[in-house]
Amino acid sequence: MASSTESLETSGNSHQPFSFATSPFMSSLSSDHNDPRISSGRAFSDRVGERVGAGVPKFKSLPPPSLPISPPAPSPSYFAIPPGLSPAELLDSPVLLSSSNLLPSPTTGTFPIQSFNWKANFSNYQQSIKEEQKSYSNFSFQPQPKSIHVQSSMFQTSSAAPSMEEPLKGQQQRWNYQEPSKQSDFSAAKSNIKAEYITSNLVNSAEISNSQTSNGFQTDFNQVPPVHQSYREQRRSEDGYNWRKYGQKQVKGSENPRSYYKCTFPSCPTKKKVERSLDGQITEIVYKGTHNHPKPQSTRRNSGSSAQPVQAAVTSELSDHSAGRSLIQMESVTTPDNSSVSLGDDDIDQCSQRSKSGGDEFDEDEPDAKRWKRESENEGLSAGGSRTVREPRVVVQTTSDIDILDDGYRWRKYGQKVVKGNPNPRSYYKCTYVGCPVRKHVERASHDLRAVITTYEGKHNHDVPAARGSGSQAVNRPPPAPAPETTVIKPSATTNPGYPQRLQSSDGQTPFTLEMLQSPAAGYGYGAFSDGSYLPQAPMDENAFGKTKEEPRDDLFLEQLLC
DNA sequence: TAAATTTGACCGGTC
DNA sequence: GGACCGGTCAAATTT
Repeated sequence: MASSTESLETSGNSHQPFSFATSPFMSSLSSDHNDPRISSGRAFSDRVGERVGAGVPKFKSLPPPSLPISPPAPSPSYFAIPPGLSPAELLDSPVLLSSSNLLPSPTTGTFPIQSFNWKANFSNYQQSIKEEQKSYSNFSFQPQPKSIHVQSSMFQTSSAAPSMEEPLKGQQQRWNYQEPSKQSDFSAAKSNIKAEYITSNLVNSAEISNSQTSNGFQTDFNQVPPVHQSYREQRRSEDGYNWRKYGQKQVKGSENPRSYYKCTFPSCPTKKKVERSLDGQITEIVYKGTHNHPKPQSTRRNSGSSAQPVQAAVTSELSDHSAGRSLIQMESVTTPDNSSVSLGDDDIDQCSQRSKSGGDEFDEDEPDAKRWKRESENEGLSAGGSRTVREPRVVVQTTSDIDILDDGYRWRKYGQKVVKGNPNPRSYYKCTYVGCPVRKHVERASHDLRAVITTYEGKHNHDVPAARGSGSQAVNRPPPAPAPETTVIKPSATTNPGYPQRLQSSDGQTPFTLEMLQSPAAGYGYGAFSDGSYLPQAPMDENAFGKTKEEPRDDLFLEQLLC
């Protein structure tokens, strides 16, 4: 559900430690699948998949070559690049997956090109399997002599197989911030990736043991029973966390079923949805929310690999459609040994905003599939506790006669629905300005028909339209500003949704908020917001305060720190 | 028998 | 206003 009200319920997220330690190294690079700036539209994770595929047993190298992530995932994958490195440089870097830079597997010595010819190299494959098994069994081929300390997360493998996430994260950490010994670290990372990748592949292969029959290959592969067992265990927690499946659905436009998982850790809000192709391969993973706990210890991964960091990181770039810019939500969960770093969206945003000249245009026709990202953006904000809050604001305003559309902007109604818990219909409106992403829905409170609950989503990217009728309504409205996504409606229409002012209803009464309604003990805490609006997730959040009125300065502050 | 998974129903958002 | 869609719930089923 993308309703803003739901996003208000996510305040239970933990506040992860915040540090600027790594942020100066970050600039973001969106690799939306439509973004030509990223390797011609191919996700980094895909490229990793190809690269890593070098050491993967050939049985996994069934076409398409970009395994294990079958077709390019519709959802974007993201990563950030350190300053001083251009995307092009990164793409040519050893850690990326240019075929020209393919390295032999540390365990098999095979090159990825072989993976595209598994049939011809099947005997080699069998040999490789054995060696890979040996390597995996004790996890001893860790080239890096030093332990890995997590500094940050740098990219998301939204389309990557889960088992790739961890090693990839480790990898990205390294080439994120580390200085000199990049090359060796890359190699080390590659080894880790490989190990995990193999595991992943075997898991998938095991899972599809009955479905993959082409080329008579499956029969041979199934003759590796020890592998099956160990990987079946991994299946439970491919990314180190424990998940409970709570739903599965066939989504339109895809023949692949989508599974919905929740993190089983108590009160952890994290969810993920996984799409698998018919042959069992994961085609897409989308994470939502942030783990509020360390990654569970896993005995499986500990064997013979003390240096293996039990760390998980998910970086998801979230389209801040309202601002036409990208955000990066970062999550880093480590074992208690490691430092835990969580950077909020804005931490990156400030830099990424500049790095992305022109910014990403908001997709007006945001598919539902992206809603999770949008929602997780909101959740991430509150969870991090270290960033300004962008949640849509809900304002409950009491008035006897409010023209709910008269806020100076022009709206087109596109829907109406009676939602549960409120017999009054909820109107859905879009701003009619071309390209403007702002939406709002309005409903009257069930408890008091005079109370109008308006929820804005997005931020106007244009000035207030010329006044209608009397031509006086646009007067005194400031131009659009990089202000909160949501704002409030005033009867007097003097509030600019893009630049909230202190709200005052027509009768001079300061509007009350949901919180006020629901928790009188909370007091009229709207003082936290200069505009009197209600920011449900963190009503007293200092960042929220800054966002409403001091945002420009707040952003500047972050910008100075981060860039 | 408890835990995990499956699956149909329900709900909110959008067209 | 109704249909459609994706996400979630929760009872039933399986492990």
